[in-house]
Order: sequence, then structure tokens, then C-alpha cells
Amino acid sequence: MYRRRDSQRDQLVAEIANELRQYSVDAQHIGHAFAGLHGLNPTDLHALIAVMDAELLGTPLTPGRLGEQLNISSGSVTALVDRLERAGHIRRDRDTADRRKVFLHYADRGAALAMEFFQPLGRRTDRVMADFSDAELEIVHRFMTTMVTAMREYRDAVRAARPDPPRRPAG
Amino acid sequence: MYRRRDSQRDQLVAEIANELRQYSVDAQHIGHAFAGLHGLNPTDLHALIAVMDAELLGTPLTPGRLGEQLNISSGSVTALVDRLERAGHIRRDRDTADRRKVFLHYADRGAALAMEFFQPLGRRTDRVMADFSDAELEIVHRFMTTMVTAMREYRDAVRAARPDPPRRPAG
DNA sequence: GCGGATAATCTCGCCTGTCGAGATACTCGA
DNA sequence: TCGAGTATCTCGACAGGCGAGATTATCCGC
Repeated sequence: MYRRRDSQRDQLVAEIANELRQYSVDAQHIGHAFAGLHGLNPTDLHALIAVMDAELLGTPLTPGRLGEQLNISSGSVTALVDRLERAGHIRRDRDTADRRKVFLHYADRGAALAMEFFQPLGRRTDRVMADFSDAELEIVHRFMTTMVTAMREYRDAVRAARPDPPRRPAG
Repeated sequence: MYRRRDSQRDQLVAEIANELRQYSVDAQHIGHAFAGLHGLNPTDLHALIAVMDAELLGTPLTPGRLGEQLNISSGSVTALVDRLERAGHIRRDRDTADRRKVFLHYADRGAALAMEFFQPLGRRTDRVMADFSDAELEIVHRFMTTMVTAMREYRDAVRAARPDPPRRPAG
């Protein structure tokens, strides 16, 4: 395998993969630190963002859906929603049509917190993107779109895998 | 602000920011699910990757450094390293020069697990990148490099912030 | 309108990870 | 050798997550 041309490209690919990994690790650390800073745990922050996302899309989350997204049990969801509601971040609202359902809406405090989280982040990403032309951003956009799709596939694959493999060293 | 030309670009910027966010969320979910699949928790997986990274760079991690990277207490680090060592993922090695120090090296099982984690991921990212020319990947590379730098700045800023703000609703 | 099946959420007891202060082991300079 | 400083580990307390079962509400056939 002495394709000299490709080794250059291979290195490029490896570096990008590495950067993607670093990015996600850093993002995780940021979430962790920010959550701790405000007396939340990572799950709480995650949930808060999910609730906002869903509501901004016009399809408010129910506890059940939230649990699916976060991959946590129903009992944990109740505790989670309790915490967030008690802290004034979100609000529970019964669906008038189907009164078994509960919709989660973010409250003022939750919106403020999310903004406080995303604004500095947005400022930084904007500053980065300012150095790129429209055409370049188009490429980045295309890249990220397909990458997100690929990640979601992997996520679903991992989630679908057997949750109980035999991995004891001594059976 | 009626710069019509920019509204197109603004939308592009917003979409990329959104994709970056989705990417990191998905990455977190993948880590969470994969860890659970193998009887670990997210911190364990995170630590395992950090240990491998450091070792591949030729500067093995110590428990103290690991705790800094993960932003967890010394007590948690000990428990974490105990778990990983007990499961055969990593190994403790005393520094011969300064016997207070402990170096963390990954063991076979840890290497296998990391590979099992990264290989499917790598296959997917490779497949995505195959659809991009060298020039395009260069752009993506430049983008990710600066983005990672920006994220790291934000991370450090959040970590440096006061860890105990007065946020009780009723004093 | 009534009763059983179904669905969404909540309650409860247990387990595990994390914290943080203090103990222990080691190094270095005087 | 002594004492200050550093790295790691120990221990008790607390909080989040799990998952089975209880609770409340809806749907459907009669």
C-alpha cells in the first residue's frame, strides 16, 4: 500500500475524526461543568435542552418521550421532572384531550438558563464561522448533515444492541 | 437589520450550529448506551478513552490528572480506577522514580473495548468523508480545528466560574 | 352507560457513583 | 534525620438511576 497520494488524505481524515471526537468530549465537559455550576446534573441540563427543543418545534415533550430520548427509566424521569419543576425550570401541563398525558413546557427560569448556556456558545461559534465564506460553510453544512445522520444510525444501533452481554472475566 | 443577503447566510450559520449541537448530543447518547452495554457508566468509558489517548501520546495519565480531565474528586477517581482495574480495562503502575505517582496504562481488555467502540464509529465517519474531495475536507478540517479551540476556551471559562452561585429561590 | 384492556405516569426500595475531609505514603531541601 | 509539600487512597454521607408495581385516565365493544 504505497499510494502516497492517499496517505496525505488518510491523515486528513484521521485528523478530522480526531477533532470530532475532541469536540464531543469537550461539549460533554462543558455540559457537565455548566450543569454543576447551576446545581444541576448533566441529565437535568440535557432534559432541559430537549424540552426546549421539542417545544420550539411545536411538539412539546411528554415524560415518556423524554425518557426515551435520554434513555432513562420511567422512575428516573419522574424524579428528573420533579427536580426541574421544583427548581422552576419547567412546568407540567396535562393534555386537555388525553388526560393521561403530561406535556412539559419550559418556564422562565429554564429559558433563562438555556439562554445563558447557549449565548456564549453561540458567540464563539459565530466568531469561528465568520472566517469562512458562504461556499465554505455550505460544505461544512453538508458535512455536518451527513455526519449527524451517520451518528444517529450508530446511536440507534448501539441502543438496539443486547443490553446484557456475558462479559464476566471468570464465568 | 434588513440585510437580505445575510439572512441566507445567517440561516446557514444557525443550521450548522444546530448540527454541531445535535452531533454532541448524539455522541453523548452513544457513549452512554455503549457504556451501559458493557457494564460501565459514562465516566468509565470517558476515563478509558482518556487513558488510551494519553498513553498513545506517550504521556501516561496519573489518577490526579485523570480527575482533572474528568472534573471529578480524588475519591471518585480512586473508585473509578478501582472499577476499571478490577474489570481488566486498565492497569496501575507505580512510577519508579517518584513512588507517590501512579501511572495508568490500558490493559488488553480496555484496548479491545476502545477498539470495539471506535471501529464502527470510524467506519461511519470514513463513509461520510468518502463523499468529499480533498479540498473540501481541508475546509472541514480548518473548521473543526478552530471550533475545537473555541470549545476548549468555553470549557475552561465554565470550569473557572464560581462553582457555588446563590441560586436558592428562597434564601 | 358499563367493564375490561391498554396506556402514561408516579411511588417505592435498592444499588451504585460521587463528594469531600482526613489518613497514608513518598519526595525533597536543609 | 526532620518537616513541608504532594499524590494517592480510605471512609461515611448523599443523590441519581433502576425497575417492578400501583394509580389514574382513555378507548372500545356491547
